[in-house]
Amino acid sequence: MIQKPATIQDIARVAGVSPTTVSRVLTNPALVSERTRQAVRDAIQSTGYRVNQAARNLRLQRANAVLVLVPNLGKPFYSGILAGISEGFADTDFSVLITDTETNPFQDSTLAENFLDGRIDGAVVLDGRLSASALEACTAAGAGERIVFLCEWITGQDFPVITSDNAEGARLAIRHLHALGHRKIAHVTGPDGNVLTTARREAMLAERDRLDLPAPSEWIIRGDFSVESGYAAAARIVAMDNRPTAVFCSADMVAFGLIAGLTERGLQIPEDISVVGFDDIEMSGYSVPALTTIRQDRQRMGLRAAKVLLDRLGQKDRDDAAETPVPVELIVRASTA
Amino acid sequence: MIQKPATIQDIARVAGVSPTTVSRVLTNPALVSERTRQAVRDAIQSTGYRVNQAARNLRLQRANAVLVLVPNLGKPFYSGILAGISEGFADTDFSVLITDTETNPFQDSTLAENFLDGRIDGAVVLDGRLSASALEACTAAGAGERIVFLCEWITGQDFPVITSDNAEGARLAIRHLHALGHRKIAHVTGPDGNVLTTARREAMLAERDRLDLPAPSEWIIRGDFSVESGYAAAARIVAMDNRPTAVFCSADMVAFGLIAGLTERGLQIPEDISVVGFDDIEMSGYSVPALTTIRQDRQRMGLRAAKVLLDRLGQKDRDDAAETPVPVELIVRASTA
DNA sequence: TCTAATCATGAAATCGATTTCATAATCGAC
DNA sequence: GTCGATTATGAAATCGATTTCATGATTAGA
Repeated sequence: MIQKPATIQDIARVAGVSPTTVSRVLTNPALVSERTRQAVRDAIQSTGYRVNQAARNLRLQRANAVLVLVPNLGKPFYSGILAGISEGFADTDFSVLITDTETNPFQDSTLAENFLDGRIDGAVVLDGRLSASALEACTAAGAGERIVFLCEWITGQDFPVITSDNAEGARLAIRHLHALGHRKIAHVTGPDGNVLTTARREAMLAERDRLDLPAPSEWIIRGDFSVESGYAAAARIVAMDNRPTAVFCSADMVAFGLIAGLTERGLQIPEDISVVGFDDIEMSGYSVPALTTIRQDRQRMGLRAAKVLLDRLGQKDRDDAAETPVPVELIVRASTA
Repeated sequence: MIQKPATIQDIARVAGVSPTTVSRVLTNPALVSERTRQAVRDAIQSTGYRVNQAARNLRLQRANAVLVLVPNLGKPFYSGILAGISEGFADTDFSVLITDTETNPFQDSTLAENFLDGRIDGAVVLDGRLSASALEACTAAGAGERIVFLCEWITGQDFPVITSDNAEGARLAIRHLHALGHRKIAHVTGPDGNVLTTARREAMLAERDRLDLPAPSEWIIRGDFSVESGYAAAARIVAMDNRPTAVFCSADMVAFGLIAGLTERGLQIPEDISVVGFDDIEMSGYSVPALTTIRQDRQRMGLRAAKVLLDRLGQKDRDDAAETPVPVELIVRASTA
């Protein structure tokens, strides 16, 4: 037989005090005398009492939950980030909700509605495609201060952003290839309009210029961070008259696709073409050949986003490091020579 | 200036009815006359009213949320599953919480506590390592009916389980290799004690026996579903006097590690050794060589788990297909010959 | 010893929805 | 035209916690 869980009134009765006092023991023990405090604690122990979150949340006018908006949960890139975010919220009593923004019923208004419904207190947004009006709706709902962006962001908005040093990553990649003797360097970009695409592409172009390297426009191949787009890029590259000797990819998945495509067409990596990725996902050390790439510390980024949001929610001390980009690192493996 | 969100009382006032009536329009419109219903709806429209979830949950004694317990969010294998689960809950008003069971503060008691705290109404468990006592605690909390297992399960417990046809997958792999002419087939297992490890290993052994193939014990190599364990297995295999000509891996990640290790040691895949994986994660079509593997329909499994749980939570009609294993499929690519 | 400040506690209001119970109005049947 | 059934609605209780305000008990200070 399942009995109803104990309430604060039950504890009060057992301990011989008022519900008020029990509540105080729970939230501000200093207000209660040593003796009663112990009596209440004993009662809680013996009944296995646990505070009802819905009741507390109603009274406190909060949700005790945060939402993470992920563009595509299916991408391995995000798993480390989610792990970091989870870790960041692990020792708070916040629940972490995760939603895929590509999933069918995700509307533009979903985020604001979650705030309005009192389902969430804050949000970590990993999707830079969120519309301005969706964000405005959040601000109107009084949630403007409780949103942080992670990885991607939206230009022109000043929400806190936790992101890697994308430009530096691109520069590291180009410099590495240059140091290996490469002069003909191509780039497979991310999707059009994406802020990461822009950051990486522009830094790559600037660095290539700085080194006085050739820059035919066909060497900038449009991709979309997917393995398929890398595979497609391989066909384009093989067909070029003036073929690059190295390719910097905007994501590891792109690099894998590219390598698969080039290999299928009889090219050797790195003998014929060197390939550099971006992200350093778990797989990258074990592809064939192992992938040279720019490591993003995804766990750390997730963790930091969590901290910044907690800070905004009034749970932590100000973390002023928020706006500094997270350093990236060049990982040299076998796909470049 | 941010104004307080409208409450049901506000709507009542605007529409000139009682809060009772407003509530009825929200939850059981048939009880209200056409005229008042419209008046209330207008009032809701004009104020932008949204029901406060905490209040509703408190009154209804539920949480409107489910928890997904993932062994390791960092593994790409899980992302498709999570996407499926999300999709399954997308058109309900349940929130989906996701927790990594490997994250530090995840205690054995966490699941039961979440039920007890009224944070969740149900759970999808992807981790077969959950202790019996943890599960007992859930049953004691009256939550026994609201837990479903996905992918992994716990032998001896009779919670609903959504899982692939692991045994069939193993048989398909062995038969495929046999049909290609292989007679010396090795296996890299999952972690000891894992139900999937057992299911796949036993079916593999049985099928190999059935085909009268040799079965030296060193051809069963202990792994743990990780890319590292596949890499380590490569060293063992290369060192064998009686080397197998084909390896069936318990997971794609293992296969990637194995291929990387074998390739590094100068072996050609599939010329020298054929490799079959298990899972068919996104990457598998684009590895070098592209991986022959057993596809698990991960999205579908997640979706089905969601449906079964919703059913148990009284939201859907009984889904009797629950207990049938989800079919698997052999995907032949370039890593076998 | 008396007053003022401090401490410990409880009664009752509150958060915002749902639901039970009661009542008034309308309908249908004979 | 009357009576029971049905329909439409509202007052008030309820879910379980927190908090304000008030009160009695101590303690400290003069």
